Amino acid sequence: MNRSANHKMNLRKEEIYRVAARLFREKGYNATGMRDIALEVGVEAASLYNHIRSKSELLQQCCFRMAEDFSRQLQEQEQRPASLAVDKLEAILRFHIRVWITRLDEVLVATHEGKYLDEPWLTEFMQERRRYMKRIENIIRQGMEHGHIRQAEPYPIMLTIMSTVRGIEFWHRKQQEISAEALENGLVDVIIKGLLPLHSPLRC
Amino acid sequence: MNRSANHKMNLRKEEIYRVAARLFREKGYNATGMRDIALEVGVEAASLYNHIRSKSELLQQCCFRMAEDFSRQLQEQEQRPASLAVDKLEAILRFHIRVWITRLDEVLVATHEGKYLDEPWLTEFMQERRRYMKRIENIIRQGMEHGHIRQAEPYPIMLTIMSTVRGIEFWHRKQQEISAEALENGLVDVIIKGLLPLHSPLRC
DNA sequence: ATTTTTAACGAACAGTGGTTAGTATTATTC
DNA sequence: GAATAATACTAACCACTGTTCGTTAAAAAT
Repeated sequence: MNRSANHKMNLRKEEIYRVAARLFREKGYNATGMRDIALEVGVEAASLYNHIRSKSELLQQCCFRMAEDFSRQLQEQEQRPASLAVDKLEAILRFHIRVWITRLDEVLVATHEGKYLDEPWLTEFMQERRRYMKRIENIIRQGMEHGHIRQAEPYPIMLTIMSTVRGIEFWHRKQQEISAEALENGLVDVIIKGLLPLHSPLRC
Repeated sequence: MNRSANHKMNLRKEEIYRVAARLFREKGYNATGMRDIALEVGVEAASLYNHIRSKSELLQQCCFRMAEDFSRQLQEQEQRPASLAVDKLEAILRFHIRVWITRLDEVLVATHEGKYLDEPWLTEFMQERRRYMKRIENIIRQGMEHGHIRQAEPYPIMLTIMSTVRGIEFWHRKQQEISAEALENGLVDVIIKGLLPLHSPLRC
C-alpha cells in the first residue's frame, strides 16, 4: 500500500472521528449510537468497523489528542524564563480560550465525556489532568516568588484559570453578540488583572 | 391520609431523589440505570415507580430545583440599591461557590445533564438559564455606570463569574489541600479584584 | 487480466434500557 | 381484628445497544 492510499484511508477515519466528536458533544457519549454516527457519515453502522476498532476508541482519540495538545503547549511555556510567569499564564490562558473557540467539539468531549473512558485509559487521563493542573500551579508560584503575582493561594487561582474557558460554550450559541477577539481579551483581562499585585505598575 | 404518612412518603421520594442526583453526577444520566438507583435505595427497580413517575422526572427535579434556588437568590440581590453592584456580584459569586461546595451533586447534574431533559422542559430550562445570565449582565452594567466596575465588555465578565465555580468539582476530590473558606475567598479575590477600576481605593 | 485488499452491506446476537402488569406483603385506619 | 391503602416483589416486554459474521462490490496491486 502506497502513501496516497494510506492518506485516503485516514481521511475516512478522520471523518468518522470528526462526526463522532460533534455528536458526542451534542448528545453525549452514551446517548450517541454507532447508527447515529453511521447515518451522518453516510454508511451503515457495521461499515464503521472497517475503519475503527470500537466506539470507545473514538472517545480515546478525542481525550488524548486534546491532552497531548495541551501538554505540549504548556511545555513550551515552561521553557521560558521563570521571571515571565505572568506572561506564561496569559499565554496559557489565551491558548485555552482559542482551543475552546476553534475546537469546541473535541475539548468539550474531553472535558465532559472523559469519565466514560475504559480502564486503563480513564486512570491515565485523570492522572494527566492532575499533573497538568499541578504544573500550572507551579508557574503561579514562580510568579509569586518574583513578586509579579500578588501573594495568595495558588490553588484557587489555578482553578479559575482552568475554569474561565467554560463560559465559551454559551458564547458559541450566540456568536453574534461579541467577536472572538473581544471575547478572548475580555476573559483574559478579568483573570490577569485579578492576579497582579497591588503595587504593580501595570495596575495603578 | 394524615400529615405524618404524607411526610413519610416524601421522605422515601427524597431519598430516591438524593441517590439519583448522586449517581447522575458520578456516572451521568444516561449511564445510570433505574436498577442502579434501586440497588442503592435497597429496593427493586420496579418498586421505584410507586414513588416517582419516571426517570426523567428525577432529572427535572434536579434541574428546576436548582434553577429556582439560583433565581430566588439573584432576585434578592437585584432588590438592593443599584449603587452596590460590586457587592451584589460578590454576593452572587459567593452564593454560587457555596452551592457548588455544599450541593455538588445537584448543581453538577443541572449543569451537565440538563441537556437530556425532555421537551418542553428542555426549552424552558435553557431559556431560564439565558434569562439568568442576562440579569447578571445587567448588574455588571449598573456597576459600570456608577464607576464601581472598570469599563469593559459585560459579557465576558458575566461568563467568568458563571464559570469560576466549575473548578470546585476538582477541589471536591482532593479536599484536604485547602479549606472551603480559603477556596471561596481565593476564588472571589481573583474575580472581584479583576473587576475594580484602576483608580479604585480598594485597589491601590 | 488476475489476484488481493479494502470497504461496503444486511442480518443477527446477546445484553441492557425504562417501564408495566399482576400479585404478595406490609402498614395504616376504622 | 377486618378492611383498606401503600409499597414491595417477580416476570416480562419491547426497543435499542455495540458488535460480529458472512458476503459482495469496488479498487489497487501485481
